[in-house]
This record gives sequence, C-alpha cells and structure tokens, in this order.
Amino acid sequence: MKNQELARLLRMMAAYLEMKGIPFKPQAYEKAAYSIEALDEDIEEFAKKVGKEGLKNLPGVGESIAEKIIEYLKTGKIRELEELKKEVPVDIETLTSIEGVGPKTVYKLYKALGIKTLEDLEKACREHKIRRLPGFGPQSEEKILKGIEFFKKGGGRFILGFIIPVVEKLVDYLKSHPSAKKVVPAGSYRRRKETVGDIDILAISENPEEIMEHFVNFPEVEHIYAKGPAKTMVRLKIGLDVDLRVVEEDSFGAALAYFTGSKDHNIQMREIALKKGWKLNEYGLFDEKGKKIAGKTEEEIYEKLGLEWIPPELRENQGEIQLALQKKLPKLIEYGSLKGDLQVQTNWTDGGNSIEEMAEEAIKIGLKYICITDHTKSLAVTGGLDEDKLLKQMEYIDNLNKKYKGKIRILKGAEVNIQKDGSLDISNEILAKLDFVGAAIHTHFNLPKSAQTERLIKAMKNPFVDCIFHPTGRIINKRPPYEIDIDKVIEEAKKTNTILEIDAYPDRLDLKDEHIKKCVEKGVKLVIDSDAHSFLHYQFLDLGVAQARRGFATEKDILNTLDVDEFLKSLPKRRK
DNA sequence: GCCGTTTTCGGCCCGACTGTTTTCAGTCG
Repeated sequence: MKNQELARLLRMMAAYLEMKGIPFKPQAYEKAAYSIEALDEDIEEFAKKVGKEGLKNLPGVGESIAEKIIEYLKTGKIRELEELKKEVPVDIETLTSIEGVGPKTVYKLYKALGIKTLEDLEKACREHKIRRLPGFGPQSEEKILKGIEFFKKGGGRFILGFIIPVVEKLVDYLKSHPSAKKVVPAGSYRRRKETVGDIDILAISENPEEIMEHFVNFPEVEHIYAKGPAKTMVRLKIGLDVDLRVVEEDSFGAALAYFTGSKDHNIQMREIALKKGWKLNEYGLFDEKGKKIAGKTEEEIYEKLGLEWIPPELRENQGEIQLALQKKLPKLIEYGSLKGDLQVQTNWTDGGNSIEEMAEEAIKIGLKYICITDHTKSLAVTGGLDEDKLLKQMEYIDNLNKKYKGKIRILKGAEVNIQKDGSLDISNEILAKLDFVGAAIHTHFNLPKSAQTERLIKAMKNPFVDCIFHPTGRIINKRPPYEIDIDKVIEEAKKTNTILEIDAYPDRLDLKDEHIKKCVEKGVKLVIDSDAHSFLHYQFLDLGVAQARRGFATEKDILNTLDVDEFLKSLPKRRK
C-alpha cells in the first residue's frame, strides 16, 4: 500500500514550495496528501480502476497532481521533487516535524550552517551556533532543542490509525496463503493502543516454512532481520517492524494472550494461576502436575482461571482483572454502534467536501445523522464563519434536510472558538439557534495551567455550549496537550452538564483513554466524533470507539449511539 | 495547483503569536 508514502512525498513537495515562498501551491499539495492518506483503498488499485480523470475526483487532486500520482506509481518517484531535493538536500520531513521549525527556517539554517539533518540541527543548537544568526536568538535555540527532545520521545512509535490499512492488508495477504489456518495480529495493535511500536502477528499453519517464505515476499517488506520456521522478523518500507510467529493450534489461545499483553496484565494473570498452584505461559495453562488444562483459546484460559474473558482493549492492568474476577466487566460500546457524527467540517471552511458530499457518504456508511461544525470567525485561516454566514448555512441546511428526509438528518452546529479569556467568538443569540454547539481551543496554547483551566471552564459555563471538542488539544507525536487540570475540567463538565468529546482523528484521540475512564466513573457524558475534514475520514469513527472501549465506556456513556431525536432530547444542557 | 450556491479564470493565504526585532519573518491552526 503506497498511500502513506505518496502522501509523504506530496507533503515534501508542499514543504519545498513553501520554502521558496511560492504562494497557494503548498496548500494544494497538503490537501491532496491529506485525502490520499485517508483513502481507504490502495491508491495503486484505485488509480488503475479510475484512471487519471478519476483521481481528479479526490479532494485536492487536479490535473497536475494526478499526473504526479501516476508518475509516482509508475516510477516510484516524482521528478520535480527529486530536483527540489537536489537543489536543497535536507531532511525536510524530519526537520519540519520539529515544532516551531518550518520550511523557511530549514532553508536559512541550511544556507547559513549547512544543516541537513536532525543531528546537524541538534549539534548546532548545542554549540550555540544558531543564536548568532540574524533573526534567531537564545530562546529560539532552546525552543528547537525542546522540540527535538519531544520529537525523539515520541519517535519510533506509529500512530495506530495511520498504519491500520497496511497491517490489514498484510493480514489479508498472509491469510491468502493455502497453509494459513489462522492469522491474528496481537500486541498493542490488538489492544488498540493509540500508538504502536511494532506489530506481532500470530498464525497457525501446517507448513511454517512456506508461510514464512510467503511473508518475506510481501511487497512492502524492505528488510529481513531474521527468518525461521517459528519466528520471522521484517521491516516494512514505512519503517514499521513486523514479527510473524507460527504457533501450534493447541496453544494458540495462550500465545495470543501472551503476545497481546500488556505485560502488566500478563503478570497479574500469571499470579492468579500461581495462587492456584498452576502455571501460565505462552504455551498454555498447566495444573500442579504439569498437565495442560487450557491453551487452545483465550476464552478457556480466562474461564479456568475464574475470570470473564477480557476484551483486549482493557488489558492494561487498570482494574480490569478485578472486575473480571467479580464477573462485573462493563459491556463495552460495540464497534459500528455510532449513529451520528457530531464534528464534521465542510468546504464552507477548511473541509474538503461540500455538505451534500459529507451527507451522502454518511448515508453510504450507515450514519443516521451528522452535525456540520465549521470553524467560526476568529479562526481566520479556515475562513471561519461569522454570524451572517452561520445563519446562511443554517438556512441552507434546513433546505437540504427536506431533500434528505428519511435518509439522514443534518444537524446545524459549529466548532466555536474559545478566545483567550474563555469567551466565545459567536454571540449566544446565534448559538441558541444551532442544534449542537461544540467549543474548542485553537489559540493561546501556552497559558499557565490555572488560566487555561479557567478558560475552558468559562466556556463550559456558557449555557449554549453543548460540548468541548478535543479537550486537551494534543497532537500525538507532535504537540503536547495544553496545560489544564483535567480532573477539574471533568468535574466542571459534570456540574455544567457539558459533554466532552472523544475526537477520533488518529493523531488526536482526544480525550485519552484514562480521561474517558474518569468521565465514565463520574457520569460525564461523551460523544465520539471523526473530526472529518473529508468524507474519507468517517472511517476513523471506529478508532474513537476503540479509545472509548479502552476507557471502559459503555453504550450509554456515548450519546451518539442514540437515534437523532433521542440524542437531541438527551443533550444535557438543552433548554426546551 | 485547485476549484466553482457568485466564477472555467481569478481567487485562495488570514490573524495571532513568538522571538526577534524597533518593524518583521516565520509558524501554526
């Protein structure tokens, strides 16, 4: 699957064009990269199927980029990018992923100091060479160093949502081998952790050698670390390491449990076995005489140990074992159980698709309602809507609802900007006319903790704010959350009847699982949204469900599992 | 380079913040 790689190249194109100060084009490339990344089909097959003209239907892809896509699929390269790279041979991708470092800075540093890589950059900072350059100072140096540190900490782990397509493709590929009896990915991937370090796949096969041979011939494999009949380790082209283990059918469940982890969860499980005088390992559960009493399935192991089977998403030793012993595990929200999506951006602001396109795709995937939540005016980059435009959009949506009656309901909403002092950039009079109001922080990320917390609380106290969108503001591997007292925020959400969002976009997943758990315990209501900026992004909803499951959430905790009328009636703050 | 509830050509890319400056360039959303 070349989607990710192609998106990377297009982003590099954008960065180089930005570096040169060329206007408009960078955004165009970014947009195209965005939609290719979110495409749930292999771009290669997709291109073959629809041709160049069909490619142009992807949001952000026009004549020129369609040609470049085809060029890349044919040759593995984009000539124009190669030329740009020759001109300024820097690791633009890594360097610009440091917060505060953009293409222009990269260029300046390259010209002045010959900085090409992250190592060069770090060294130059430590040798205080950067502060001497015009336009830079001691603080910029420090900021860059901090950025590098943050980058390194997160580096090496992959964002789950972005690698799912590759892993699924690999699993399908392995399953297609005639000797494959079972193929299941384990590890943090199976637990649906927000980031994964590597992928462990378990298989049952009558012919381990053959399936291992098949595995290393997977087209995305770049390097083979080790190849044997029981365990083979490779690196994929996207940099992800994958281990495949072939295990005996009779101990598959034990191996699956063992390799799914987490480590802490496994230790607890082994202790329970130990107390009974038994032994648990990756081959099975054994009694005092060393006789195997379970191992074929996970279910029988849990059962023999006196526990309910624990869904993988919960296996973090966060209280799930005690609950399973008492047979009191919550019935987690199911995948595919969302009926609506409450954060959807459109081309009225920074989304890639029209309201109609978003609605039609939502119908296709079985959603019963979506809420249009374009940005509001103070977020100027996105062309945020002011009161007038918002009113116009409401009218427009009212008309659309006539057209789509019986198929889908489009709710009128907004992603209102919370200003520095906690006030909103849209008047209450207008907010009152919307079906659903989400408020979010997009500026002033570095207020002191108390001020930031107060700012959010003030927004929650607004009687027309139904929900706080992406409450902590983090971007995984890129930006830490802004400083807030999350416990206080959750408490205040309960007090003010404000819903908190689980933003399902892969690099947001905000709230985090641990926050969700706190909300569930306190009875704070939640919604799961895709934060779609393209109709392709609805696919991320299940990622939000996974996150909710990791937070012990049940269907009743998540309001958009309700039908639209029930949902609107249930809005905790609504005054009707 | 893309796109069309104003347009097939002319808009789009604005505003706040930061760190550096003393008027501004770069970054971010």
